[in-house]
Amino acid sequence: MKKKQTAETDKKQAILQTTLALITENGFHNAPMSVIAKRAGVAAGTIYHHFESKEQIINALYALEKEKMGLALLQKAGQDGTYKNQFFQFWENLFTHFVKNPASFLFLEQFANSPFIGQVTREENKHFYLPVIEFIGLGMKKGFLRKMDIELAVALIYGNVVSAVKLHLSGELKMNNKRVEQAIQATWDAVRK
Amino acid sequence: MKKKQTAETDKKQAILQTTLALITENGFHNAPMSVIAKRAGVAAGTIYHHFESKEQIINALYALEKEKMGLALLQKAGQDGTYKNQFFQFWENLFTHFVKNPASFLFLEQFANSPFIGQVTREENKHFYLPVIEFIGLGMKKGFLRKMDIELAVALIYGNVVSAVKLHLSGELKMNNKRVEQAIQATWDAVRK
Amino acid sequence: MKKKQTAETDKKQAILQTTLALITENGFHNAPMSVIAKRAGVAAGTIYHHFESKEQIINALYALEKEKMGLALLQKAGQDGTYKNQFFQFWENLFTHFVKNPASFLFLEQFANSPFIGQVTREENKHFYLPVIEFIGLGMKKGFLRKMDIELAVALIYGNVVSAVKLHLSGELKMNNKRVEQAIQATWDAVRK
Amino acid sequence: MKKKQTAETDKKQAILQTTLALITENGFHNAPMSVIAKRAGVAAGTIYHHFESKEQIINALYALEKEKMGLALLQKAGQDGTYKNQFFQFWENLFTHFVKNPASFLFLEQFANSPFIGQVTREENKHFYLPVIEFIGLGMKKGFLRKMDIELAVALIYGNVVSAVKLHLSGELKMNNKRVEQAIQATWDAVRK
DNA sequence: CATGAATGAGAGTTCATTCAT
DNA sequence: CATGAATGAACTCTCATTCAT
Repeated sequence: MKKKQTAETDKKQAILQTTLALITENGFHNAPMSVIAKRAGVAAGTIYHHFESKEQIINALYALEKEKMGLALLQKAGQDGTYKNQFFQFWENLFTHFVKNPASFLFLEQFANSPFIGQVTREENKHFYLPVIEFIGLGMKKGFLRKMDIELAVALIYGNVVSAVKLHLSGELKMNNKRVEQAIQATWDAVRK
Repeated sequence: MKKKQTAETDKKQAILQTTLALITENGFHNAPMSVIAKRAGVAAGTIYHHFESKEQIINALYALEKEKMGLALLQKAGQDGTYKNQFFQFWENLFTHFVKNPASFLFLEQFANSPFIGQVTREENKHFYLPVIEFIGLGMKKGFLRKMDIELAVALIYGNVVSAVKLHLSGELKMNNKRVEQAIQATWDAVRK
Repeated sequence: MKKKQTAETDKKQAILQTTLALITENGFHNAPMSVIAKRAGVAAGTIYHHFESKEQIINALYALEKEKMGLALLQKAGQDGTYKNQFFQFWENLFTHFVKNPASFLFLEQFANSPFIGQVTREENKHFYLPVIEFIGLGMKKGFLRKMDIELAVALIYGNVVSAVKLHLSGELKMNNKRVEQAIQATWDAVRK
Repeated sequence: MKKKQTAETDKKQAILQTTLALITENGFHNAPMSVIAKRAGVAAGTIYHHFESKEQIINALYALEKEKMGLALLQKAGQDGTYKNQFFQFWENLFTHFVKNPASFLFLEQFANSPFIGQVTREENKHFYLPVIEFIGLGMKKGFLRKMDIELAVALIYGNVVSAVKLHLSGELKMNNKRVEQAIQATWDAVRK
């Protein structure tokens, strides 16, 4: 009973995590179902009990990683602290999450830049962005941030985090505390009043 | 013969541009050689007289588009004008180039985020970044820009351009003159002293 | 227990009828066990408590439908009536049975024309044909029918019924009473003295 | 040039004939592409240069065999000879064609009784039946045949030929000249005035 | 007896690459 | 250099069957 349910969950998770790892290592192609099956420790056919198709695995993975990212982002984000401090906290939350989960980051970037992504997935973006959009909107209303389209502000901020993560993960420039501080400060100066 | 050479160049260009278009439309996969051949108006085997493999086409395409981008970036960048004006000019050059050549932009982003890219291509990056790196370094030495690792500054600036282009091309937020101005100003405030 | 046995019979019947329906709709392929199970309202494994294999289901179905056909054929076939009238009655019995049970007809035709059928099933044919063969043999002996090999006579007669049913079920020519009458008469004229 | 064209035709023909043989031997399933390729002496991929899909091979085969059948049927069918003689000739033409080409016969029967066949293929039937329909219609107008729907007459006649061929090919009753004569006579009596 | 998740061989199809012309 | 038919390994996905529960 319990065991069975756990086993089922385990296999589904194994398939998802194996797919994530393979795509991160080799790209969307070079992640054939046969290899996913082998590395996940299941038979090829078993995958199709949990997912309808390869595309569905990838979409499920996208939703999962987006959710994880959303949760990580909002950590330690109580009402306490100044607006600026909260801004710094959010930035660092996201950065830390990606640095600690490089596969997740690389997958999301690959997905975002592939012509897979359509209107459908954009909706999920909206769902995730909601608290952030609110936070940015609030900052503008209260006069902490300069007035511009929220989409633009979000894109610039998120883009800076992404840039910093890429720099770090690619090995081009390891982001120590000082550099992270500089990057956050730069982002803040870019949008603050 | 001049004619023959031109024909050869034409075919090579046709193959490259067709590949660019197909990858942009359908992603790295769904750009099979057979379709490239058909759309480029050449036989399948002919491609292999001009390129050793499919990977080589993509690499050649990457070099080509990086070069075009470099040339566009440095346009109208004489010594005249203040440092800030030149900064603004560079930013806009890059933005305009990408908006006018969306296929080029989408290809470069896809390429950059695929695990294809290795050490080899990083070298070419350096070659392209050289004038920019000099310009940024100069800004720091002269006190226009705050001191930080040049790689970080470049990543933040380039990242902002990319964010703005994506916003525009995806249709999420069309970048009119005012918004472009806001974006450049934000980037400038992020790195200026 | 009576109840249990009924339940068992129900499941067996459900499996058989579902298989019949699926094969008729989609052909021998596109009638996968998983779909049979789902539509019959049983688990995949349950089927294997009632049948050894998929082939066995089909063979059981063949025997079942042949039996039903045999029973329908001999209806209202008392000794009363002239030989010719009985002949007409048999023809119409068969025709009506097939028109009322199109799935049965289509299945039998598909089965008969597939290389599945071997010597084994031919034996069952003999068992079913027996009363008919007797009737035809009697007709020849009594001088109602012309002398020819009984197998040939049976084949021609049965073939005519099949032709009429196909015409009707395919929609090419709906068989009203007049047309049925013409078809029977034609068959009769083909074999009568 | 000539050689190339011949080779192309040869491969296409080899694929068609191998498919015909395999389907006849094993049924529509159990004729996998891999086996077709092997037995036809070509690579798996080569098949797809000549046909878009497996279904297309089967459709092409159907059209081909229908055409052959049509040609065989009309042989030796000059205006000379009485109507009855021509009728006998046509019957025998068809019978002989099928007996000499059992694979063709078995394939056509399998195809006709599979749910593959749709409206599309019915059109081709019409195209083939045209001369026959004319001939039957003429016989009715001239008073040689009894009046009934032409579709019915054609179905009964064709059905009788099919019955005789099946009897012969299945081994149930080898059709010698005498039996063929009896079968034709029976068909004639079924529809003649 | 019933279940249904798991199996894995094999299905149809694709595609980068080759080579005789 | 150009051609495009041919290749065959590799791909995604299916399905009859099994077995632990």
